[in-house]
Amino acid sequence: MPEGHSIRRLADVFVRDLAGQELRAGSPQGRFAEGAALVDGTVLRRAEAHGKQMFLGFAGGRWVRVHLGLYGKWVFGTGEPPEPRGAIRLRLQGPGADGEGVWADLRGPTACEVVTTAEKEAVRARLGPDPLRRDGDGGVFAERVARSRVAVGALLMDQAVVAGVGNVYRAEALFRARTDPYARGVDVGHERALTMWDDLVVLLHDGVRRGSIVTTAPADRPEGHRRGRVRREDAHYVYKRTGQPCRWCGTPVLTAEMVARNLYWCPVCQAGLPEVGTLPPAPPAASRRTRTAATSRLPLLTG
DNA sequence: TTGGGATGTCGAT
DNA sequence: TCGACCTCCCAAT
Repeated sequence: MPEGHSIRRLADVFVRDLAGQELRAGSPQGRFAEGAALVDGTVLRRAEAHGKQMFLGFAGGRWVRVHLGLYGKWVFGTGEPPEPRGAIRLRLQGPGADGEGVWADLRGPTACEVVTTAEKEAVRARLGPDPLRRDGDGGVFAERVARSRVAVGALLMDQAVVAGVGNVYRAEALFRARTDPYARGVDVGHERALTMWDDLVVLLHDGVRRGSIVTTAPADRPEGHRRGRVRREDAHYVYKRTGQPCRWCGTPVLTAEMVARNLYWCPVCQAGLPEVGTLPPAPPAASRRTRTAATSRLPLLTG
């Protein structure tokens, strides 16, 4: 799932397996032939992720900017790369750490282009803070939310407000914050937004670690499935759970379109805004039906 | 086996 | 506002 956590993992793979090597670059499909020629034969210096954008930094000051979009994909391998099958926009090949060869194939991206450092920074300047980056500033996020009359469910999808959040994290972060997706940013306010940011930092880092999005606390998963691998059907509170009972209150989960994407939420648990000050970014880990909002706490994502 | 939807932009109209 | 991207997964047949 290419939300921010996936892109960070991909950048990490490039750093680990291809950085420091002189790479061959080509476009078997042909659509990126000119761009590939610009970096062909140069050393990959770094790989950087900001939100859903990835930048591969080559010697000579050139960057390859890649945005996977909905179904773009990188495939990695060692040894000789296979005969190109289908549309491979970009193929990178290097000697690999042991000289056996390492390769990376890019398919179906929304964006793939060679840019200068200045152009790369211009792209980054248009993005909001990234909860996965050390330079990600939750204050900037909170400021942008608190100044806006747009619905918070739309703001979370706006990459100029927060970079790296997609449709899954949007739905799940709103649920964990017990926040009505239709509440205006100005009504959510700075303090609640900061708490939501802190939860996004936790969720996205957990996503990087796992390689998938899991937002439920173990106590909110069915008995017998609270330890070990998290099943797909237990991973989320509301995302793609239309009509199924809310894990807290049993009310059927609703869906509606917001910013041209399907939004999922519990109309009872997310009926308004949580009290400021007592706000946990998350549901109680257990016995929620007998607890009040003020005594709930951050769910642990382990297990 | 077929078909529709999706984790997301991006550019043309 | 709509199609492109042209992949993957799952449900329906």
